[in-house]
Formats: sequence, structure tokens, C-alpha cells
Amino acid sequence: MPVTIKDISKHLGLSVSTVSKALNGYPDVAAKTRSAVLAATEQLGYQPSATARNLRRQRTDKIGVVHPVKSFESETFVGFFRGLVYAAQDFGYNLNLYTAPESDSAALQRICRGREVDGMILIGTGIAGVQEASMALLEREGIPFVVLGNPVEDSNVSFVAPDNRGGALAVMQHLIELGHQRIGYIARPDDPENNAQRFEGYRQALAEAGIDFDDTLITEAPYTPYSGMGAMRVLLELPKPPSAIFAFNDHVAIDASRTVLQRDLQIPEDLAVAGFDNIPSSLVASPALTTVHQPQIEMGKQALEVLLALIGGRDDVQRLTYQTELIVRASTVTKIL
Amino acid sequence: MPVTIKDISKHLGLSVSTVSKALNGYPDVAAKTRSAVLAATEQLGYQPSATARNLRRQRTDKIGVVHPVKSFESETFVGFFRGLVYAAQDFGYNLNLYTAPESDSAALQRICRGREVDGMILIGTGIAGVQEASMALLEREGIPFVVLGNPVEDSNVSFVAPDNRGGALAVMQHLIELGHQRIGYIARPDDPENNAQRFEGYRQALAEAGIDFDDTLITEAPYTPYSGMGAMRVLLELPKPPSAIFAFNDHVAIDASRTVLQRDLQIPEDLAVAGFDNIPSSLVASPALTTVHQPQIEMGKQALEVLLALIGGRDDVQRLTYQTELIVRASTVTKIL
DNA sequence: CAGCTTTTCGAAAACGTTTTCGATCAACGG
DNA sequence: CCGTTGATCGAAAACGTTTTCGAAAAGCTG
Repeated sequence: MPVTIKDISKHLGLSVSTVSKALNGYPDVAAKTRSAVLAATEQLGYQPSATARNLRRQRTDKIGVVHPVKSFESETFVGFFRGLVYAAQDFGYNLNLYTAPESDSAALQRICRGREVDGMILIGTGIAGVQEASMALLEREGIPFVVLGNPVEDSNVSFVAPDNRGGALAVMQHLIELGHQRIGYIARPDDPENNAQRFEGYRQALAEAGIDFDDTLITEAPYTPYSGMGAMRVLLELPKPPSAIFAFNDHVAIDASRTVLQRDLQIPEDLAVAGFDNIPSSLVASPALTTVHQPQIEMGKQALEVLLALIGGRDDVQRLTYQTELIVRASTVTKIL
Repeated sequence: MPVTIKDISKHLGLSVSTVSKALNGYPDVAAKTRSAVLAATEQLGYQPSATARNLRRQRTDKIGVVHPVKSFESETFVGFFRGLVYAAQDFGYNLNLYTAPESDSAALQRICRGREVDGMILIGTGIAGVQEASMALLEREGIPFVVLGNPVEDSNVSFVAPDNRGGALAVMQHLIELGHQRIGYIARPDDPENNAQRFEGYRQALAEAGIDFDDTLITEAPYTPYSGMGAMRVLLELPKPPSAIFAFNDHVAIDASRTVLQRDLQIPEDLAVAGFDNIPSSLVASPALTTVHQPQIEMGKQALEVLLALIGGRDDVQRLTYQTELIVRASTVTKIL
């Protein structure tokens, strides 16, 4: 039995409408009554019911985050959440988490049709095909949304994503500068879009350096625990093994390192290792991992900004790519101070 | 302009009330009309407005998660979020994230009075005193809530927490069995409740083994980056340095290890290190960290269960403590297979 | 067929707001 | 003193549901 606007109006002998107008800054209310209303509000501890207000205004001032269940298993995704939380805090919004069911999209449909949120942010692109179905659904229901990360295919949606190609290019140039000629790549087939872009950077660096592409140096690590170890084993057993490897992300790179160390090889002396994402573990890994940092906080903020614009009525799709930063650590160079 | 219940009623020539009753399983509606309503619902793609329904029912079927901004910086907290996300998915609930402002609680008050959620889960106890103010507020506003983790002081609230003392005891017994007699403890003053309980386990183990307590072996690492390194330095410069240390949590332990390795000491030969929480980094740290695992998924689920009971009308406080599990890795024993 | 029960439905109130529109009243210009 | 204007307020509709209650229709009993 919380205090409602009716309580305030009774308490002051005013009508409900005047109280509402006083609180919402309408001009047709006397200064004296407005201050009286404000005082009573404070005194009785009144706060408008969000539900009632939402119903009347036909909007909820809430934004939803759609993500696969496994998001929180991955330090990469957690990084994006971190960015979103900071962004939401800055914008005075609260986040509603909607865990996208792997199989059917009935739940998401319920959210949309139930008009629980004004807009949505999609995160965890590509994993398990969840995003693809969700995007189609949101499009159909006319809910504004932006993808945090790379959307599948060349769908015509707004997104905020890292410069995968540029980041991969930087890592590769770093390795090539160190003198490496045979550089392996461990791919992530489950995340086709990100993988394709990083692989593109890999190939571009080779081409620019005049190094022939050798497809025996490409191997795959699917989205399962420790898959990077198996991939690394394949590379090490090659007739002419690589002297360095660039892994799709830090998780894979750390797994790969494990295999390397198990064989009593030295990193980076016998084999240099580099990853992508700059997850917390990459710093404590042994040796500390050379990787690519993406500005997840800024990206989260930007994604929210774009979404708010979309909700506000803008209808042009925005495709924003964020610069990444190479972080050199002990897994590629020995002398590091 | 989404399709409302009125559209359905018009389309079928029925009244709004019968449609609603058909959908909500009321008995006083003919089987034939019910199936007609269901069919029309499916055909027109109708989904009740969550807002309108909430207003009428006076509940939102949503639960909020109050957490400090920094939660997502800490792998420990992320673990709890992980548990909550799984639990929410299991119970068919969605989580609303409410980032508790560090200083004032106006925002939280707005949530409560606005009746946006049916209940709340508080996470990140003790950090920066946020939880204390929040708990008082929620209590005052009459919103059901449960604390995930240890609540401050001996407040009379429901919580689901790990067995800190038992976990610490197990780590210490492990170290003592290995022959260590001088064991340091790095405390976390910012998290008084958890710290006190783990410290209690530390002292109990010493007492049971008949080892005298030496307070020069106790040092502190506040909640700032790399604070563990400084704490470890203090311990190493002692006239009689410890042969093993037990750190408040894995973050601190990993920091401490860094200092140890910088001084060209071997872990665990020269100094054994153990932590608490079993964060992802503890596995990739070098050497892999001996630590205490808490069943965060189960705990998250349990917290939600308790909260749902509270919302359902139960009013007895529940204080649940979860068993932890010692995880032995290379930072305490050399031969590990 | 009269009277009763059971089945099936619809009218209307209610949830707590916001917002439009008209009403009242004082002030003001002429 | 009258018509106009501006300031201030309240009545009422609306947002989209759920739920209570009474009414109508149908079925049943004797």
C-alpha cells in the first residue's frame, strides 16, 4: 500500500491533475501550489508508480539486453557487459537482462509483444545462431535495437563493433617485425563474422610482408573448453611447425600456451603466442599474453547512445567500428620492462 | 500500434472480459469459445501488455539485482552473476540490473517506491558500505530481498552465503599438512564480514594444530588494483618471513604471487600461495592457484528460490550457508598430476 | 411447464498515472 | 461597466489489462 498521487491530492485538497501537472513541470500551475505539492511529495514519500506511468505514456524508459546464457562464462562477453553497465549508469538507465533461449525465440517474442522495453541491445553475436533469429524477430516486431559486436552476414542493422581486421593486422605486423615467417592462425568457426575479419587481417599482413600463405598453418578451435589445446597440438606436429601463432582470442591463446608448455617448449623463444580481447586472464597468464584491447567501455556507451537515438525516432542505421590497441606482453617478446 | 485484447474481442465479436478469461484459464468460458480465442490470439499475434497487466495485478513478476558499479570488474562477483543468470533462466524470470550509486540511495528509493520489481537480490556486500544503506532502505520500504553473500553485521535478513570459515579452515589444514608452520594471511579490510569469517578459519586451523598465532604475519590489501603486491612485500621483508600465505581471495593471491616471482623465489618451493573464490584467472595463473571453490550456480539458484518464497508471503528469514570445496593446484604442491 | 441449477457471457470498476479541454475567476483595457 | 485576456485549476478520458458481479440462456427435475 504505497502512497499514490491520490493521497497527495487528498492531503492538499487539490485535484489529481493539478498534482500531476505540478510534478511534471506544466506551466499552468501557480508557483505556490507547486511548492506545496513538492513539499507534500517529500513529506509523504511519494514516487509515481513506474507501471502506471509506463502504461499511460506508452513507453517504459527501459532497455533490454539480449544475450546467450553462456555469455557470463566468457570473459570477453563479460567485458562488454562491463561497458554496458557503466554506460547505463551514465545515462541513468537500468538494464533488463534477457537470456535468449538457445532454441526457440518464444520468450523474446513475449518480451517484444509485451512491450516491456523501449529498445534492445544484442550481445554475443554469432554464437549458436541465437542472434540471427533474434534480429529477425526484433525487426519484424519493430523494436529498435543495436548489436554490440559484429552482426552476422551483411544484415542492415546498427551495430558497434571492434576493428577486428585492424587489430589482427597490428598483431601480425608485430610478429613479422620480430622476424617470424611461419605464423599459425587458430580460428573459431562458431563465431564466423569476427573470425572472418580477424583472419582477413592475418592474410593482409602476410600479403603486405610478401609472405606466402600456407593453409596448413590454419587450424580450428570450436567453442568448447580447452579446444585450443587440440588445435595447438595439430600445429606442433606439422612437418614444418610455425614459430609463432595468432589465436582467435585470448581463451584460445591461453589454451594453446598450455599445450606448448606441456611439451617443454619456451614461450616466446621457441614459439610466440598472441591473442585477442585482452581479458583479465591474459594478464596473469604465464607468460603474460600479447593481445589486442578493444575499448569496451566506450563501445558500450556508444551502443546505448545509438539505441537512444533510434528510440528517439532516428531511422538511419549506424555502423560504428572502434579502433583497437595492440598490447605487447611477454608471450611475444623476451625483454619486457 | 501493437495488437491489444480489444482487437481480439472485436475480431471475434466477444467482450473483452471473456477474451481475458479465456486466456487466463477461468472456468466460466465454453470450450468452443476458448479455442476460438486461442486461435485468434495466435493468428493476430497477440501478447498481453506487460505494463497493463502489472498495473492491474499490482505485481511485476520481475526481480531486481542491486550491485555496485565495480561488480563487473571483479571476477568473484561475475561468478555470482553467472549463478543468478542460470537461476533466472531456470525459473523463467528476467533480471533487472540496478547499479547502486556509491554515495546516495535516491535511485534505489525511486525503484522501490516506483514498484518496478517484486523483490531484490543484493550482491556485493560490504564493498564501500553500499549494501548497508540499501538494506536499510529496502527494509523500510517493505520490499522483499535476499543478500547473495554475507550481509554486514548480524542484521536480521535472509542470505545465501559461502561457508567462509570452513573454506579457510580447509586451505589452512592443507597447508599445515604440507608442513608449513609460519603461514601469512593477507586480509581485505574493505570486506569486513567475509574477511572476518575467513580469518576465523585461519585462526581455528592454527589453534587446532597447536601453532601459536603471530600477528606480524597478518597484513592487509585494500580493494585497489595490485594492492596484494604491497602486502606481500611487507611479509617478505619480515625478519622471519612465512613459508606459505593464505590470501583473502584469488585476486590478492595472484598479486602476491607476482611479488614473489619478481624476487626470484619459487612457488611453492620457497613460498606456497593459496587464495579463495576459484576465479577463472586462478586456473591460468602461474603457477595455477590453490583455492576454494564456492558453488555459485547453486547459490544463485537458492537465493532466487528464497526470494520467491519471500515474495509469496513467507516471512521467516533464511540464513543459508553453502559448503565450499578445496581445490589443490600447483601453487602449494609441486607434484601435481 | 414451473422452478431450479448450471453454464456462459458481458458490464463495469479498478489499477495509478498523464493529458486534453473546458470552466472559473481575477485582472485589464477601453 | 462590459468584453477580453491570462492565469489557474478540475473533470474526464485514456492507456490495456484483470476480476467481480449480475444477467441471460440453457439444462435439468419433478
